[in-house]
This record gives sequence, structure tokens and C-alpha cells, in this order.
Amino acid sequence: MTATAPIASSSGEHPTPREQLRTAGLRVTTGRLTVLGVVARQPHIPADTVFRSVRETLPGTSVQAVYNVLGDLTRAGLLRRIEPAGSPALYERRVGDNHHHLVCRSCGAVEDIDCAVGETPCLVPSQSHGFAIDEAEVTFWGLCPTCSAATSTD
Amino acid sequence: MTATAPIASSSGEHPTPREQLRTAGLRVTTGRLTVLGVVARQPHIPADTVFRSVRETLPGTSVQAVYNVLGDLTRAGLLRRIEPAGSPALYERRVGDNHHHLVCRSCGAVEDIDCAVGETPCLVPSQSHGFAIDEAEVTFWGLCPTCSAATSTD
DNA sequence: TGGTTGTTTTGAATTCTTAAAGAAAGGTGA
DNA sequence: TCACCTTTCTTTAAGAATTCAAAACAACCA
Repeated sequence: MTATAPIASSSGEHPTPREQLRTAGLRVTTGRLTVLGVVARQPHIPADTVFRSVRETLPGTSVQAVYNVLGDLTRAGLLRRIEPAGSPALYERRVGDNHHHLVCRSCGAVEDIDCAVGETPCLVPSQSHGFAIDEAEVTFWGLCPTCSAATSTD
Repeated sequence: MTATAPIASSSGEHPTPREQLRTAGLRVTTGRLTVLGVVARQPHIPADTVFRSVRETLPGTSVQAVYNVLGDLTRAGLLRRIEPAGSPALYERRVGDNHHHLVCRSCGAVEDIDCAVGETPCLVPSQSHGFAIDEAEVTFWGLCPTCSAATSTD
């Protein structure tokens, strides 16, 4: 992978992907830029699908490269990884805002949900068992409109 | 597996495991009773560990039998299955009360947390995207006292 | 532009979980 | 209690998602 993408720069407001990578101390590679682009276009995407998408642009890319990149970017805080029960890990670019998710039990569709109660909802549980809590992850389960309609029409 | 455990009966209040199985329309087998016992003694236990525990009592038991039983009991509502990110599925006997979980990022320890806000907390998200929501699953992430101490002592 | 270090490829293994088919045990009615 | 039908269990396999290790390669700084 050779980094030959056009150079974009920003004046601070919205850092470009390149800048975000550099700020995170990661080298700027085409693979990483491509993965960032893919996940930006299609939120809640599994590694598998990222891999296939990346391959359209960068045919030689290996599955492991994609797993590495997703792991690196997640660790760097550029991606967020969620793992709804029964689903492979999903990645999204919306990070740092503690938003939640709504998952369809039938088709697995995922939607973002803003925090219900202010900025850090539910972060104060009734008991803490002495834990140093740093995140409250909320997953809403139900049926999406399509599956809901399909079910009630049976 | 032959069901030869002593027969216990209850007068409605707290149904015995046998009664719970029967009520669920499941046959009473030693395997199922053993699994229920194991999970009752050790909440948040993975299939793997259930298997090893069951084998101490019933040496011939197969891994798949345990997976089958765990699946059947979960489907019947006698067990609850949770899948914290990065962990294999965990099972617990505490069902039907919509309680939540506190997971240690370091060692994976899991603690139960009662609902923070009344009976069905967080069940009303800020947006529903047309979904028919039936459950709000909350997972608190942090460090358990032990791991917390180990980290700050580094 | 060279060297160093970080990334990616290559090739393979692991972990968790489900599938299928036959054997065995549970439950029911006579 | 016996025969029969059904559910459950064992055995054997397979599959998906993810990770590991080492060598080849590319990005970046001086």
C-alpha cells in the first residue's frame, strides 16, 4: 500500500483523517485512510464488510491488515467498536460522544441513539461494587420497522 | 443421564428447578438440573466452565450437551445469557428482573447491578427510529477494586 | 536518500458455537 | 409393566470470527 491520496489540510476545526492519524502517532497509510473512509460512509460495519470494501480500492489488501487497522484505529480512538450480542464486532466513526445503539433482533440493523439523559446517562449505577466505572454502554433491543411489519403480517 | 435426584416439591411460592423445567415444557434430566445448579452457584459463567463443572458430577457429559442445555434453558427463560464485548457468552440464573452488569475491563469480572432508574430504566430512548423496543441492556465498564489497585500501584 | 521503525502480507492456528445423525433415555397409554 | 413415540444426548464435523508469528515491505526523520 502506497500513500498517494491527495493531500488535504485543515486549520484546526475539523482535522482531516491524515491529521487524525498523525495526531494519534500513527503513520499515514493508504490502508488506514481507506478504512476510515469506508467506515465513515457505512457506520456499524463488520470487519468482513470493511475488508470487502477496502479490496475494491486496494485489491491486494489482506484480511489481517484490515483487522490490524481496525484494531489500531479503535485503540487510537478514531473508531469505536461495538459488539451487540450475536453479531460480529461493528465499527463506526462517531466517537467520543457516548451515544448508544438500537439493534433489531430480527435483521440486526443498528441505529444510533443520542444519550437519553443528558451527557453521561446511566453513568451512576445504583451500586458500584467498588469499581472505577468509566463507561455506561446502553443497547436497546427491539424490532426495526421493516421486521416489525413483516412479523405482524404473518 | 438418569434423573435420580431426590424429589423436592414446593407449594407455588418458589418453584423448584424440576418444576421450572416442567412448567417450561422441558423434560427433567440430570444434565439440566446439574447445569441449573452450577449456574446458580456461580453466576456469569461461560459455557466452557459450566461444562467442566458439570463433568465433575456427570463425567460422560459432552460439550454439545452443555451447549444444548444452556440454549434450551435460555430459550425457556430459566437462564439469562449475556455477551459482554470481548468475552464468550455468560449465563446466570437471575432472570426476569432486567438487572444490569458491571464488567471489569482488565480481568473480566462481572457484577450485577440493580436498575438505576426504577424498574425499566433507560427504556425510553431519546429517539426510537420506529423500532418496537422491548429491552434496554446496560453494561457498565470499569476496573474492579483488585485491578484498580494493581494499576495504581504500577 | 538511507536507515530505522512501524505496517502489511503470508500462512496458519485458535476459540467459540452450531449442525447432523444415530443412540439412548424420558414419558404416555394400554 | 410393556411398547411406542418423542425428546435429549453423544459423536463427529464443520464454520465463522478473530488472532498469532515471522518475513517482506513502506513511511518517515535526519
